Amino acid sequence: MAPRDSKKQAYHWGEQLRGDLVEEALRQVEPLGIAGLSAREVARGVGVSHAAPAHYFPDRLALAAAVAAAGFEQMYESIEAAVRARRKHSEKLLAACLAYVEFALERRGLYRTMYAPELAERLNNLPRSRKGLDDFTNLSQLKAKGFGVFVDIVRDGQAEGAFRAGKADDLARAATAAAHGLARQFIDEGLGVRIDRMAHARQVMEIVLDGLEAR
Amino acid sequence: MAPRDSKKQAYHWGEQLRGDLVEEALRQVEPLGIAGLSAREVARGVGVSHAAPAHYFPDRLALAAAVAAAGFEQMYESIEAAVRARRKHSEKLLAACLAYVEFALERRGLYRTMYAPELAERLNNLPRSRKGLDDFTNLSQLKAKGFGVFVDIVRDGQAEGAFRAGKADDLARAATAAAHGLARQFIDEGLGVRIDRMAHARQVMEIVLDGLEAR
DNA sequence: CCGACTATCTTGTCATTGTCAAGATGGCCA
DNA sequence: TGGCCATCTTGACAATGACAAGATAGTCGG
Repeated sequence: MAPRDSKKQAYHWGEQLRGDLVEEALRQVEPLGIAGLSAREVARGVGVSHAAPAHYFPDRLALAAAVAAAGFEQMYESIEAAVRARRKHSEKLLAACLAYVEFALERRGLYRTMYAPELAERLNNLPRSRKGLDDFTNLSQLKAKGFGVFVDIVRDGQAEGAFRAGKADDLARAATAAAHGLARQFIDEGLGVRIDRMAHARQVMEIVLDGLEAR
Repeated sequence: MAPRDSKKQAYHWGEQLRGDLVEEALRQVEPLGIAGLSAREVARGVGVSHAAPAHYFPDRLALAAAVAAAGFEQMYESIEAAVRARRKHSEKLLAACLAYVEFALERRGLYRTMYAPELAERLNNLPRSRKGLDDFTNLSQLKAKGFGVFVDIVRDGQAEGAFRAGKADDLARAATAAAHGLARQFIDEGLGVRIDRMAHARQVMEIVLDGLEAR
């Protein structure tokens, strides 16, 4: 890859290296996800020594967590943008779900990293106050924030009678579960390589969201 | 682990080793999935040399594929049993989805292996007629067979007016996508570690399946 | 009954990786 | 000016997947 800077200053770039590492890692997770991520390879891509990443990420998993966090932010923005473009509540919800699926399709490696089992298992079993823990807690917050978008749409819609009664969390969960499952079936099973996947996603999501409508 | 046999015969067990390797691998994939699977460790667990698995599985991925296939068979049987225990079509579908989720919760490592990105990527890019390819084609068939259960329920239900009109594939896809997504949210995000997850799953799935009912 | 063949498993090796420990470098502050 | 320290490098180690070559035992043809 391109050397880090034309001036070839070897080190002492400060915190910028951290960002560069994440940026390079964002490339390497495509398409396989965390399994395709090698700390050494990332270092090589950025042009630093193999142990340089250790200063910012105690673990390979910590680097993956930072990548995942960046992914959640990007996905969040995509969804937010899609939602803002609609007026009716049901359309907002559908748009959010489809944006979710579309993101997964376009960046399946990143998407896989965001939901990597390794990260989940570590989150369940966090070492107390180990350095670099921020990346993981950050991750949890971003996930919650993302789900919050769906809950808000549902709550607003319920207030105006657009959606059926019931705990907003459950309705939102139904929507995100379907979107998540659909996305994963697309990318983790060969589902629909031939057909237009987004069209298929729309049909299926409409069926699911039908169950959320008021009647 | 327990030595392979009390007689300690070192090798020449024939095809039985293959089964033993898969059996041992089924243990090792818990809880992490394919990432926790080491061919060498499996060989060690069975009591053979580190290169012995190579005779049955050209790849580490081929071993994982065999594990995944075994997983799909187990899950298929769980679902089938749950479906047989119900009479109404809508109850059959709900039971199938819940059995799906429950399987994922109880064997999350195996479940993760079944849908591992590495397997998906290889399936998309199969080397032509390489030895050990059977494990992968087998996998595809098992997946299709599993989805077929859902499609059949939907089709039968539609025939008797229990479900709404529409392509049976799409309705079944909506159900499985929700179940799949719910399962993954449970195991890949800390979702619901405290609450009773199966109860939550039932509530959410009822919302989704409501959208499939005839009205 | 003997010798060769073959499937089956073993031993040895190599490149790669994650992680740790120790050393070098250059800016910053007393 | 001189020392301190964050930052990066070099070096090392164990583990892994993959490959090559060798050993072992059952079998089969003569």
